[in-house]
Amino acid sequence: MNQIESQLKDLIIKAAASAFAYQLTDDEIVIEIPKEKQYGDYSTNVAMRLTKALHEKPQAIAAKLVEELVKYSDTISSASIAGPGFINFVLNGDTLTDVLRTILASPDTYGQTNSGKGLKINLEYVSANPTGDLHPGHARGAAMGDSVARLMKFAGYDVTSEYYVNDAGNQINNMALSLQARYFQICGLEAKIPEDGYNGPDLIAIAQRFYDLHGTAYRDVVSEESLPIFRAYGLAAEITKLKEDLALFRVEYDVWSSEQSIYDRHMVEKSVKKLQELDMTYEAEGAVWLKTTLFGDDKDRVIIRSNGLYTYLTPDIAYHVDKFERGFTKLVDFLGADHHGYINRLKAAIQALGYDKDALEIDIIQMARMIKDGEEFKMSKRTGKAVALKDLIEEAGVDAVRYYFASRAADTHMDFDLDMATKQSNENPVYYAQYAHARVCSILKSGQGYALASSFEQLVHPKEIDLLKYLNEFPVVVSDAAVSRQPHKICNYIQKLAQLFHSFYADCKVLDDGNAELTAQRLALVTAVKITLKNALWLIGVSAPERM
RNA sequence: GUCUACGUAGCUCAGCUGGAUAGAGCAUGCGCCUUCUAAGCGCACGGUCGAGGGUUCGAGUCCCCCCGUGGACGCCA
Repeated sequence: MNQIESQLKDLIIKAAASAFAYQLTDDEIVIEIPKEKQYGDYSTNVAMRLTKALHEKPQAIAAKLVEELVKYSDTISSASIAGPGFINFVLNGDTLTDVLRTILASPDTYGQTNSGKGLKINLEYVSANPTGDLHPGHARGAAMGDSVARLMKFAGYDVTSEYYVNDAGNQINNMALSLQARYFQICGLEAKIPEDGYNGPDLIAIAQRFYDLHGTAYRDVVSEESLPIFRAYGLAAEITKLKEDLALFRVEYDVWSSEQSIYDRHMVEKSVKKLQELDMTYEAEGAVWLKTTLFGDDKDRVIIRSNGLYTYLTPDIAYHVDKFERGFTKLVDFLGADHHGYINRLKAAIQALGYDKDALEIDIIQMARMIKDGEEFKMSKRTGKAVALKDLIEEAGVDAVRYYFASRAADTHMDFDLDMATKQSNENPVYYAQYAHARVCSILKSGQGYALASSFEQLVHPKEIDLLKYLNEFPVVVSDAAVSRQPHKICNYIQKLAQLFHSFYADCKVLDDGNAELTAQRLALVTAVKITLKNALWLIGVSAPERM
């Protein structure tokens, strides 16, 4: 909630109380900036929303509210009725410029709110298997997840970001076998990558490092005996590489969780046992099934196969229990759309264990189709046919890639044109926003001799008013983006703020030798723009360059 | 076939719990640098919001049904 909106809401609540003896709440009032400037600085549709409760026509309600509202002339310079019953406000200058004092007083925290109320949240994203390089398809999840983590921290949540490493399943054996085969090949032996193995170039590099370390020491050892060595070595190498690539992408996790450690701590047996005690399981066809249909799943799911092994679901259930036991009140998972069918069974399992249905929220991130030479480029870790995230970053730059992925809502099917991305063209709007920041920096550098103003009565140009209003919006946008976990709202904000600044720049000269006071006031304004842009860019992991 | 998302300008996408004449970038066309960065500004062009019904003061937004696209439908992970 920004200062202006909460002020206006308070006034509307008071006005409704004295005009109708009706007690409004904050949630019932929507304040917005009208698209058309002729409708004033801010507007509300509250009169229309009250028609049912008050049994009067919206215009009549609006008229009575306005009668009350105009009394608060220290905030509102005018209030009027328009169209079907909107109330439009024009504000006093002071009301608008207060935001500059706020921003300049604590630059690093502008935009922070307490919307999250310290709620302890766990946010899991990417969690790709440690069996190959991250590719651009993972980049969307990484960009989304990291941005949402930053957003939630900014909005007052106590959020922990987490990567679940599947280091215990079948796929790790296949990775180890593939690595071993690569090693044998380097040793000059005939060796084939197993059918379910991994053909990626990363394993060749890891095998080479292994060879450099051990030479032919494992060349003549029986495969079964050396496999655990390759397994451990490969796993460590893959995980290190994951961390490095993500760090390169400016993605840092608070916690890396290991599936193996879930097993080692007997979390899996405990969870299964508890499910059995709660009578949530049954045996059939030699397997143990979980009654997920009790909680809306299409069919019951196997948790212990007839060969005695667990399915993927089982340790994952235990892992989520582990998260709850670490004290999180809410778990959020970001999954790719290809895991969509997994949502119901996992949520069902959580409920079977007695947790609240809403304690686990799973957001689906639609897949990004990779386009190369105008055609879809199918990628697969198994065949090794893929572009590594690392290569993409090197060619296109972290800023462009992160902005691109952050700027689209998670539920849109998007195309990622590899050719365009690597061209580093101006088609990516990130440069527009960064340029605005660089321009402000340039002004500030040239205007070093001036002090910033502390009163702002001369900021009355329409372009200045637009900027002031929009600066006021930032905390609302952050809060909204955090609660809805939609970082693209920050991108929209950045784009608009940059546009307002560029437009202001064209019309208003900041450094004016003939008017020191106006210069000082405008310097304060552009400093506030710089701070806000920088904070907004930080939220989506994009740098704010001083010059371009 | 079933489930689940999506379909908005030539292209990529916004559109805040239903609100005023549906927006932006790119592309296209025309203007603007002796003045703080032209990676910029201004103007123009561009739409049956996939089709059809319904709900109400009001629907791109909610409901139903078609059409199209992606994804998922394992005792794989």
